[in-house]
Formats: sequence, C-alpha cells, structure tokens
Amino acid sequence: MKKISRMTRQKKIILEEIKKHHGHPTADELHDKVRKRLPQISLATVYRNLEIMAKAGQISKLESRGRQKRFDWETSPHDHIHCLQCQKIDNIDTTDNVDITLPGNKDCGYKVFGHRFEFFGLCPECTVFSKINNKGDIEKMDCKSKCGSKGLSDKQREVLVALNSCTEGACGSKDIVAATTLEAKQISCQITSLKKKGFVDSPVRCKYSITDSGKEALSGEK
Amino acid sequence: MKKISRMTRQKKIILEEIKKHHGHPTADELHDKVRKRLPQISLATVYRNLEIMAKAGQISKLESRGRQKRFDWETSPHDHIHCLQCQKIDNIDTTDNVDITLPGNKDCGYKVFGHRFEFFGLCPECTVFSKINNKGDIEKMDCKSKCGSKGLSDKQREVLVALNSCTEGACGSKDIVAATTLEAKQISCQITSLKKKGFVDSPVRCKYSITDSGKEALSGEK
DNA sequence: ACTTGACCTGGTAATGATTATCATTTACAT
DNA sequence: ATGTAAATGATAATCATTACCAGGTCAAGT
Repeated sequence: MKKISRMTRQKKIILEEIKKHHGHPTADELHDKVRKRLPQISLATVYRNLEIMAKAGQISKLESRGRQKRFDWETSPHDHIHCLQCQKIDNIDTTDNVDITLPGNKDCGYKVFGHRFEFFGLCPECTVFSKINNKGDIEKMDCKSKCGSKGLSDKQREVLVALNSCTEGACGSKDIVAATTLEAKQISCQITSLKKKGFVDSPVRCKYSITDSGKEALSGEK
Repeated sequence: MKKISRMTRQKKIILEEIKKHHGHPTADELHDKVRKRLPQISLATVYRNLEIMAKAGQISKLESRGRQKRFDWETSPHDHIHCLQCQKIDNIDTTDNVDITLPGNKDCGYKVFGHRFEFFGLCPECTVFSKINNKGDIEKMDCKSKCGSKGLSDKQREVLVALNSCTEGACGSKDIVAATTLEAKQISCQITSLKKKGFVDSPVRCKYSITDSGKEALSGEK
C-alpha cells in the first residue's frame, strides 16, 4: 500500500550530508549542515525525511544515551561505544570480542530477531584530559552537566548582586535580607541553588560570599 | 564524601511500589501507583526520588526504547529483551549465551566501564497472536533495515532498497529515479545486472519488482 | 528551648526534543 | 501544459522531564 517516496532536493542533500558526516549526527546537527546549502530548509523537514529514510532502510536510526535521536548513514549491523563524558558515539567491531548464542525459545519464550550491544567508557581524548577515574564520578558529572543551567532567576540575581557589593568578608542572611527585596524565609533556598551552581560559597558557617564564577555569571549577563 | 539521603515517607513508598511492580515501570506509572497511598504526592517528587535512588544504587535506571525512562528494582546486572510488538521489556539471563571480552584499549582507544545488551523479538503472547511472521516485517517495524556488501554495489543496493520499499505492484524506472540519488540513464544497467543476479524481475514490460532472493540479498547480509 | 541552615516536598512554570497542523509550493502522471 | 498528490516551511502543540520557589521538617549547635 505504501508508495515509494520522491527524491526531492532536500532529501538528497540530507542524505549527502549524513554520508559525509561519518559520525552519528543528531537531527539538529544535520539541520545546521544542510542549512549551509539550503538556507531555508525547516528543521521539521529534516526530522520528517530522516524518519522516512530510516523506514526505507536508506539510513539507520540508533537509540542513544540522552534525549536526542541519532542517525547513521551505515545501515549494516555494527555495535557502538559511547563516551560518557563528551557523548560521542563510535562504531566498534565486536566480532572478535563477543561470542554469542541468541537466547532460544526455551530460555525466555521469545522469538528473537536481533540484538544490540552498547559499550560505555571514555574516548581517547576524554581519557587523556579527564581526571575522572571511576564510573560513579562520570555519572555524577553527566547529570550535573545535564541539569546545570547556569542562568539566573531574578531572585538569584538579586542575592548575587547583594553579595557582590559586600567587599569585606562574608555576609549572613540578615545582611542579605537588608540588601534585597526578599524576605528572610526566601533566602535559604536561593543560597542553596546558587551554591549548587558554584556561584556562592560559605567560608564560615552561616556566612556567604560570591565566588569568581558567580561574578562572571553576573557580568556575563549584561 | 557520599551523603546519605533521608528516607522519607515518599521515598519509602516509591521504593515499595517499584519492588512490588516486578516490571520496568515508567515514572508516570509509578506516580499513579504511589498516589493511591499518598494522594497528594507530586510527580516531581517521584522523578526526583527515582533519580536519587538510582544514583544511590537502590534501584536502576534503564535506557529504553521510546521516550520515557524506565526504572528497575533489580540492581544486579542483567540484560533485557524487548517485544517489538507490545513494547514489553523482560529480563534475560545472558551469562549462558554470551561470552564476552570487553574491547581493550588496542581495539578502540576507549577506556571501557560497562556495556548493555539488548535483544529484540516477539514475546510469547505476541508470537501466538501476531500476524507478523517473518524477520523482514519486524525489522521494517523496527525501522531497522540492513544492507551488506556481498555482491551488491552501492548503486545496486540503492535500487534494491527502493524496490523493496514499494509494496504496491511494480515500479517503473521513473519511480526508481525518484526514490534514489541515481540519474535515469544509470538505472537501466543497474536493473540489468540485478535481473541477472535474480534479485529483480519484471512482471510487466518496463515495470520491475524485487524478488524473494533480492529481499534475502538485502536482509541476509546482516 | 531556640536558631540556623540543610534537605525535602507539592505545585507549577519552563525547557527542549520531537510531532502535528496547515497554507503554499513542487514534482510527477496524464 | 495541467491537475493532483506529496512535500515543504513556518509555527503551534505535545509530552516527558527538569527547574524554580515557598513552605515544611529535621538535626546540630548554641
């Protein structure tokens, strides 16, 4: 029932770019590339065509870590290795390393049609530059970079401005109340989130001061 | 350095429900369950605590097909098998079936910390009731089509993929031009050699379709 | 017993990737 | 050349997840 799809200019260029890219680009990355040659192309068109071409078997779609889908010009089966730090995905040849017998019906009741192996680690570049040495640390970092919005809410900025203007030592929360429009009970959670972002630290218990990256965050916004 | 998070009422009930649920529930499904016992609990709290408990190793988080994260009460390492039809995920014991050597530095330059094996198939229920009976259909469903290089040039494969995706009757050469990156004058000789290999036939003059062995050639090279 | 701040929660807004919608344009069969 | 189905671009909608905030609870220090 399905009709063969037309080879439009857009589709052709997307296909060329994905083949040129020899990595595992996201729809977004491809959109950027394609836009250099077809400036008016819509992101929706990129998504649509990637989906269509994946269904037709011209490219393949891979399930990756993180939220974004990634696509691959290579449609023959191969496995992947993910860098836990920079999120890069490389191909890997597992035939020498893995000896596998597909689970049979007796084992699980399933009729098995295929499999996928994923490996996780640090790529050569990240291995060299990283001080991270165990999986736990990596996962912590991964989460931090995901949640680490460095933006400032109005209230956070107000607190930061106040701390920034305090040049002698550190401030207690009463100082902050006095210097801002915020009420005492609002201060604690603002301080908490600012500490989480690394913009504030507490040299003494109950005393806070702005950090260098906090100052950067303030000046960088203007 | 590691802080232990407080065991709150909410966290405790979430943990109980995830253990009771012997499947691989999503945050949303768990929220529904938990709400029966703690009607005011927020979805945000469920997400937060699942994340915290996963980081603490009390439960595990699994990368699954589809958009939603899924969680698992079982934290010891095990692999999964996905039903391509009903999307169910079951545990599977691969120790008897897979003999693996993690890729070493020589192979890929990566420092490897872990791996994940996923199998795809039809669960017992879907095997019985499914009308899908062959590998090809399922893999089309899975958006996973594979081509190798055994005896097929890139251009031949492109033509074959196009013919394969045309399920209604046969295609003329214009259909093929439209669905591939090839030019019209290139089609004829590709068709000729594909016919010679028995991968394509011509039920009607000037109309072509893929043969069973053509399909095998496409899928058999995985 | 009283402060103080760390941690947690519920409610809700914001985010970000992906999809859907729809008026317009394009490619193709006739 | 022309009618029509399919594709496009712009943008709104969706949906899972995450961020934000005010209020609450807890434990430690005074």
